[in-house]
Amino acid sequence: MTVYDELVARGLIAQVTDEEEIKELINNGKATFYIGFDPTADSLHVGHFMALCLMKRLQMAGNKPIALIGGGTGMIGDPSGRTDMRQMMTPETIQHNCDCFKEQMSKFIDFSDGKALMVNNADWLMDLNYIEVLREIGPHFSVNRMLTAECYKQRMEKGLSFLEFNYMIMQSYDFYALFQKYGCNMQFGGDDQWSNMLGGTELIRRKLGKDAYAMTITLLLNSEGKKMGKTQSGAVWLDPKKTSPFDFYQYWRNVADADVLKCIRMLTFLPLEEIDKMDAWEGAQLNTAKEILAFELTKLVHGQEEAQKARDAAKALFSSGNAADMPSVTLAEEDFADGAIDILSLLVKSGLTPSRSEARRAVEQGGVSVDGEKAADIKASYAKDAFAEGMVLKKGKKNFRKILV
RNA sequence: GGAUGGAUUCCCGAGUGGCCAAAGGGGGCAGACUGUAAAUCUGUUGGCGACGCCUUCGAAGGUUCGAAUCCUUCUCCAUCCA
Repeated sequence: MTVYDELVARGLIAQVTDEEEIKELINNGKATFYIGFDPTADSLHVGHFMALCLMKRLQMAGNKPIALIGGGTGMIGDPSGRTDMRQMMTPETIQHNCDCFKEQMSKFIDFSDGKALMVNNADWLMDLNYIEVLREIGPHFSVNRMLTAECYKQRMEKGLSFLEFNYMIMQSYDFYALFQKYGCNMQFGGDDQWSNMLGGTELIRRKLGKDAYAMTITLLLNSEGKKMGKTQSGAVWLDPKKTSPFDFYQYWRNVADADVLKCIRMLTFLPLEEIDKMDAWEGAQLNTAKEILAFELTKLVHGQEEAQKARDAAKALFSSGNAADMPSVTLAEEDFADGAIDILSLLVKSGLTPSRSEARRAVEQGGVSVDGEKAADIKASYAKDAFAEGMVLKKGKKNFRKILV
């Protein structure tokens, strides 16, 4: 099976500019392609992970990836898919984020011996001269055309600043620059990037009279049409310090039935035949598929060992309510008053509830248990030696914390 | 630059002098059911030393016994005209 066919079979491809040409290039390892990453945070998240996987797949097929970090475009902010203005970031923050990205990416992609490149578009964007750009690039963009792009349409209602309007031009310029510098002939990106990417291929055609190609990756949406990898408290990060391997595992363990197979197909490297077999699974059997999904992804991101730990901890927790390896919190001496601590403080200190009021509600509604015993009294208090063995505090069905002294 | 409309709690959105910690919906959290799923039903959803107290309706002042609500100035946003 060719790489291209595999990408199609996994449902990763959303739109392409020229299918035949792209097939020819990537199946034969002739593509030098780039994917851009905007440094909006100090860690990559699940959305980036898809792009990294794609890079890896194509690299294995002999193509050369360029990871472009948007140190320059980050100064502007991509309006695509947003309903409000991005918060402006300081150059220092952007630089810091770029550094973090670099480190994380090198875990996934092989950058040795020039097999892949990492570049920062700040290197060429920051030095651009306004008048020059206007004269060189300006004539090739039609404002009328730009305004019809889907990504701007939505923003026309809420308001779109000139600053953000320029994002497409910057991104197009990136492609143009990479094409000339590194012979980069293809760009990949999220499906929301489609119009920005077309801008690039057109600029190359108009300025240089050459062909370049673009392909978008299907956005990973759940069955409710929302982007996956987002939780109430924010994104699911790849950095273990921001999202622990256990939480990462649990996120995938808990996806909806309707989404499991899609995720396995798109995100894991399991052979397609194996995945096709799972397609027949239904009902409670899907639970096994979720375990596989969670394990495979945790393994890819955090390594075999962490994945096993997360799986064992989850299994133990949900069957016996105790596990050697679960998120834990160590109490300090000053957390105790007269050698004891009350249940509400305990919930707050452990991070299970953000305030005492919420802790109170959780207890009153019967949602809290201590070492498997339901905590019924909001005035309950625990002496220091109760924690000698470590106490298992549980809020709701899925939130566990081991409390140590 | 001019005219008009607007800014309310996590989000949408009611409220136009006391009965307002502020309707309703969404989302979140918890309970029941279950498969660590979905759907459904129930409770809950600013904070705290909790039948009370404190902070919150874009910002700052003012009127009043009392302001999300009235007045003044300011900031931001949208629409139309230039």
